[in-house]
This record gives sequence, structure tokens and C-alpha cells, in this order.
Amino acid sequence: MEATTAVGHEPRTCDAALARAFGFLGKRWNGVLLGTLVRGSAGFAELKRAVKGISDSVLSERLSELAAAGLVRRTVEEGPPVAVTYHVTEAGQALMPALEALTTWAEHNLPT
Amino acid sequence: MEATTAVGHEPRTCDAALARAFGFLGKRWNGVLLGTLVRGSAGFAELKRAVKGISDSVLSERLSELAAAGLVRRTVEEGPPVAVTYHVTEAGQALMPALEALTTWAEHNLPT
DNA sequence: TGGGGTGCTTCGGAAATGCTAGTGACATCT
DNA sequence: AGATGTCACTAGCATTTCCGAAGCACCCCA
Repeated sequence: MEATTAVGHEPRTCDAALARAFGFLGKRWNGVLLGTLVRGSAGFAELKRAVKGISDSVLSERLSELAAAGLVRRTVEEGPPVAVTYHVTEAGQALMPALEALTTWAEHNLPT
Repeated sequence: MEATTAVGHEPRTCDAALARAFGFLGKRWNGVLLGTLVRGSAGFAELKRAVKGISDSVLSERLSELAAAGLVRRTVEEGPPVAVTYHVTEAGQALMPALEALTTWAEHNLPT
């Protein structure tokens, strides 16, 4: 194990930032969830219907994670009928171009 | 409410293509794997070292899936020392811009 | 002849996910 | 009024998926 004095060829590691990105997007529903939320805020039930396939428990958990990471914000409207709304923050919005690129790619390269 | 005769607004579903994209990228290692492979072909062991954290079994499985989806190709060099090489196809290459966008986003919006 | 490298597959066990229900406040239908 | 439904979740299993270690076959180098 040399402590490469100079140069050194890194063993072809993948970009650290990309790895971090997939730390999030690599979890089962986060991608679609964010992708849905980016096109407009929604409540819990609405989200569940939109993402269809996701379960209550996971949705709840993912929303917490996303909120903790500062990508999504949870707003409670006290009415009499309390309404909760989830919407993306700027950090979430910033993901848009990437999501679009991904969509385009899928359209062209992924079988239906 | 509604059931008005025609129209109907879809309940805000996420883009189908994006969902398909995350059918792949939403699985634990596929993203980083593709991201690594995009910067150059590699053999099994090399890949394992590069993606570090992934296990043999999962790597093997992921590579099969990726190959089945036509994003990666598996080439066997018959020598006596059989050497296997994995490299992305054009469909895989086409993912690059999306991956770059993702990387940029992570750099700016994801904590280290 | 032993150590090291490559390319996988096969086992458990552990962790992540999914399904079914249930709660409590309100709203609406009959 | 009472039944039913919606909204936002939480709770408890069952199933799926993932990981880590081990093993197998082959080759190269000393």
C-alpha cells in the first residue's frame, strides 16, 4: 500500500457528490416523490394517490427524511379542518433540471 | 365532487417516464454503478473496488439487470485468462447529462 | 506450493418495504 | 341524526431485498 507520493491513479471512484445524490434518490420512492412535488404542492392523501404504489408508512417516513434534509417543507393550515401541505424548498426546486434530463433520457432509452 | 361529463383532471400524477427512470435508479446501487461505468469500462473486481460498499452478490445482480435493460454490455475476452469487461452502451452514455445535473445539484444542495 | 488476483454463485440473517387496520377530528350524504 | 367518507397519520406483522462471508474454478508469480 503505497502512500503515493505524487500523482497516483485513483481507482476510478465515482464522484462523491453523485454518491450523495443517490444516497437520497437511491431510496425506493424519493425520486418520484420529489418529482411529483416539484410540479406543485400537495397534501398527504393527494401525494399518496399521485405516487400510487407507495404505502402510508413509507410515504410518511420519506416525507420526514425529505423535510429533515431541507428539500421539502411541511405547512399546517389551522382551519377547523386542519390541512397539511407539503411543498419543495429552493433546494428541491433546484433539482428540476436534473429531473427533466432524467425524464428525457427515460423517454428515449427505457422501454415502455 | 365533480364527475362532470368530460374533461377530468388527472390527479397530478408524476411523469411516467420519470417513474420508469426511478424504477432503475431507485434501486440501491444502480445510480452510482452507472455513474462509475460511464467514466470508463471496468471489470468485476475493479467495479467492486470503485463503488466500494457494494457486495459481490448485489453487484452481480445489478450488472445482469443493467445488461438486460441494454444499458450495459458484458464482453468476455477469451484468453486463457478470461477477462470480463463491462461498459455502457449508447443508452447508458445518454444518461451522462442527467448524471452531471444531479452531481451539480448535490454539490450545491446536499450537506457533506 | 502457496499466495494473490479475477469472476462469479450460494447461504443465512438483517434491514427495508408493503399491506391491513385503526384513530380522531371534521364534512357530507340520506 | 346517523352513516359513511376524507385527511393525516401511526402500529403491527409479512414479504422483499440487501449485505457479508464463504466457496468454487481458473490463472499468474515467486
